Amino acid sequence: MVTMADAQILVVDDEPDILSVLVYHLSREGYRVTTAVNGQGALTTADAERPDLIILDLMLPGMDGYEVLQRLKRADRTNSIPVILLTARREEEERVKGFEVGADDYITKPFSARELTLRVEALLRRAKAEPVSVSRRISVGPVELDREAHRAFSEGAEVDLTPLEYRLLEVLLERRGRVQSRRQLLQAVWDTNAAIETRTVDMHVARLRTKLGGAAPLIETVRGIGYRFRALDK
Amino acid sequence: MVTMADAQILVVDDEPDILSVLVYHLSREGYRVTTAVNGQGALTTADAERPDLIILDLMLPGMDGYEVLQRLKRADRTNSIPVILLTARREEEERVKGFEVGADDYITKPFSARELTLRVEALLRRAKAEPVSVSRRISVGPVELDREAHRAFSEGAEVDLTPLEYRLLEVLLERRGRVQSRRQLLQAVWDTNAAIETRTVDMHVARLRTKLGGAAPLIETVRGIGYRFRALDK
DNA sequence: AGGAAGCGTCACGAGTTTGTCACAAGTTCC
DNA sequence: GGAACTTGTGACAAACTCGTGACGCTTCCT
Repeated sequence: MVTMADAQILVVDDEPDILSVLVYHLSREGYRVTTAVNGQGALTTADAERPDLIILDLMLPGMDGYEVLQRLKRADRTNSIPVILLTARREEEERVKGFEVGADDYITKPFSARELTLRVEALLRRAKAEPVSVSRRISVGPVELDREAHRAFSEGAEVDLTPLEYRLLEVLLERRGRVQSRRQLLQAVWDTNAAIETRTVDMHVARLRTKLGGAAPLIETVRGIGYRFRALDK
Repeated sequence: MVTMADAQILVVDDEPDILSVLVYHLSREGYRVTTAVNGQGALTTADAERPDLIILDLMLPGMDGYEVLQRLKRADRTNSIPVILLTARREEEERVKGFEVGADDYITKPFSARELTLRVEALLRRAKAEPVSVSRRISVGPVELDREAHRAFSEGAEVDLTPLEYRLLEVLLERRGRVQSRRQLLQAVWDTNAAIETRTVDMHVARLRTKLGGAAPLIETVRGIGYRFRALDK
């Protein structure tokens, strides 16, 4: 079993038993492990230590897991730290909610050591494979973004975008190929948990589509879920 | 005969004779065996010890086998612990009811030691082969699911699925090789215990079949029980 | 063989989701 | 202060989804 060299993992759980089991297994696999027993501590530690991965129990005293997750994702716009949710039961609703808020994976208690390490590795591997590219330019298919100049191009020609449209496009490009729920987009584009109708996202997607033009629909609708930028890479 | 290393099995039966026969055979095969003589004990032990497999007699004093099974499956939504039912006669009705509630296999008394160990091994092998994974991609035979992109493929070509069809396929793939009763599918796909005719499941299975195409029937009908995705693995 | 039950498929209508328009409120810039 | 622009929302039509009844075929049982 290959361990990602030297990765640091933050484990957040208020139950000592579970916490120690997690720490034990992860340490044995060679990871550096930090712990937190509540939401506040989790946020502080995440901020201070920049771990490579966070394992987060949904049931926490005080600030609950979802809120921690939301704040994490908000404070860390690049989405660079993957989060695995830990939950008591596989409630479909919880799973959906978790992914909506930006979880990367999901483990149901009780879990086996094998299951745990498999997922941890999978996420670390993926994170490594996609270094958070804050590159100057993003280009996907006919669309191009120059972040330094803050300009967008479609088929070579410059497209005049409003600030909001620009950010929406940026987010979609960064996560190209992956469905983004309306809620996810709202969170990523409209900083705060703005009290905004999810339908508004549709409006802006529509505007973006028109401005980007092109025959093929670059921004695809995934009915019942959200939107996805076509992943015709470079 | 290869034994799954170190697996733990919980045997639930109130008849001392049968219990000891079971314990004897299983121990001889190298399994760790725990026992319970009634429903309440079974649930407690299952919860505390997390066995890898449960062998459950249907005839129990007090809480009967079905109820134990139901509670087990309810407490453990991942379906991670396989259950073999033990019953006196091969009543068709019992068999159906057992599968409906989520049993994974079925042994009729009297049984041979060989039959017992064969089934135990089969189930343990399968459980090991499918760590309950929320992996990014599932691929079974010609069918593939990309959960991040929320796309489905059959023989390489993308298949356009409705949200419901997608979830149905997802569930069938996750539990590939295992029969799923209509009721189980309803519960897994239609979040709530929606008041929906079980026949409706047939309709959607039919639609899925058409969309997935292919010569071989990927989704098999198990008459009187439900459906099963063929387990032609990787 | 005959009947019953299970299953596959068709067609249709109610309900939901999405694209688009129009417009008002807010902002920016001169 | 006013014009141009941005952005959120309600409204509505079009597209799509999905549950159900109906009907005929197959399978099973006696």
